[in-house]
Amino acid sequence: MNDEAMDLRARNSQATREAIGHAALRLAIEQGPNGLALVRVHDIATAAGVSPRTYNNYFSSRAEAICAFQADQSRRVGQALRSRPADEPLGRAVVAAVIELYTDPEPDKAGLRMIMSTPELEGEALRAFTMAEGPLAEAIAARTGTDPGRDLFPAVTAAAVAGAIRVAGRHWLEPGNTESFATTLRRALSCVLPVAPPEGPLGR
Amino acid sequence: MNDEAMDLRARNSQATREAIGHAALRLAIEQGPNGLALVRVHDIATAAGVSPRTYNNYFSSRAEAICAFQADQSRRVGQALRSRPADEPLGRAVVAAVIELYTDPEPDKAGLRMIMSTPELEGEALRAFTMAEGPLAEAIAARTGTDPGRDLFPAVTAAAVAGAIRVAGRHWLEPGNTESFATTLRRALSCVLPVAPPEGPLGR
DNA sequence: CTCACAACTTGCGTGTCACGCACATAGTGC
DNA sequence: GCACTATGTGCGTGACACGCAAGTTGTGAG
Repeated sequence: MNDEAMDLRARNSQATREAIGHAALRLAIEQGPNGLALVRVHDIATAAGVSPRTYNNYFSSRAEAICAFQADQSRRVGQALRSRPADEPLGRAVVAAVIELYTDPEPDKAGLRMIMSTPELEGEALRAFTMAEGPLAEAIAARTGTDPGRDLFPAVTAAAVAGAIRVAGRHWLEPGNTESFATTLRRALSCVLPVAPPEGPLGR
Repeated sequence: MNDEAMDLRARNSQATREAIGHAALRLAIEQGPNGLALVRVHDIATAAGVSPRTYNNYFSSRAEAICAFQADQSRRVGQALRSRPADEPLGRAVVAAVIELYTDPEPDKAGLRMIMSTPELEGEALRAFTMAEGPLAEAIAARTGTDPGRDLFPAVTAAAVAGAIRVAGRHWLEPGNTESFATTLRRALSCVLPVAPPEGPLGR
């Protein structure tokens, strides 16, 4: 998982992937939600220091490149939950994992706003957030000892959590909102998780 | 809302829109999830009896056309909830509304499978399901008397419900599953809603 | 009933894009 | 050091989204 754990090839791949994604997002932000069509593939590739053809080896659409950071973030959610102590109640563990993952650095507001308020990016942004569901569901199933093939609880809960994160992001971006993202996230998650306030051993 | 309530123009528009969407979905199903690239715009337009340029006036991508039926379905969810008796508890009302809307005719398995198991359609399919959230959130807010601007509950619950519907669909499509969609839906929704079982005034 | 206006459809032209293919280059393991 | 494989790149090919400017059809006022 660490950069050190991969060979040179993998690290180079990862680096160019991130370079392209970063360049794509930066250019998109520069043009704003309405000028997305002006962000040409050629520009992204040039800004990332690769050929347009190479850009296309990593991403098959601009939207995918621009939303790559969010997708990567989502992929880490399962891992974050697994790293919580096993005796922690599910609700508490999920909240803690999500908060930690999504507020380690406070998210980049411009980037989030870009991918969440640009119609042409909506589908890809949803994909990015939804990528959290699979790993999350597995982690929840592992923690609760349920069979994901029969019981819908893990998958539904994962979807609900992903949805809550999304709603929290949207709300946090609204103008005139001064809350920290952590607070918004907590409020949103408390709507779908049987989580007790700080005190109380409420399992499930 | 009824066909009769619109003038000729609107009804023609609606008709061609549905014709294009229907043709797109049908052709996509014929080619299967792996042959989506073989479904050309020209074919869709021809099958729907319009020019390729007209197809493009209604939809700006094949994915959008193929998923149109699901998007239309999602737009009705808010209305379905509003038509439930006002004294019904929220959970019961949502479940009843969703069940009624999504099982009036049992959904077309081939269509659902197409849009839910084709990677290139994933983003658009998510968009289609997510379209339920806005109206649903408003209807929930109206029913619970909460202010959607401050309270996250309506939006989060709407997202959770939409997610549950999606998960239910995925599970229902799994091979070897003989459950009715209504049953699967009920099971999924019960994971995110404080709803009593179908029979008996049994709390939780 | 007629006529002017608005909405819709259509053909054409343009710029962009995704991707297959073939070749050059760099990393890897024996 | 040497094959071998993965990756970067240039080029060519279809396909597509969309602007524009007719042509066509529905709508409402006089």
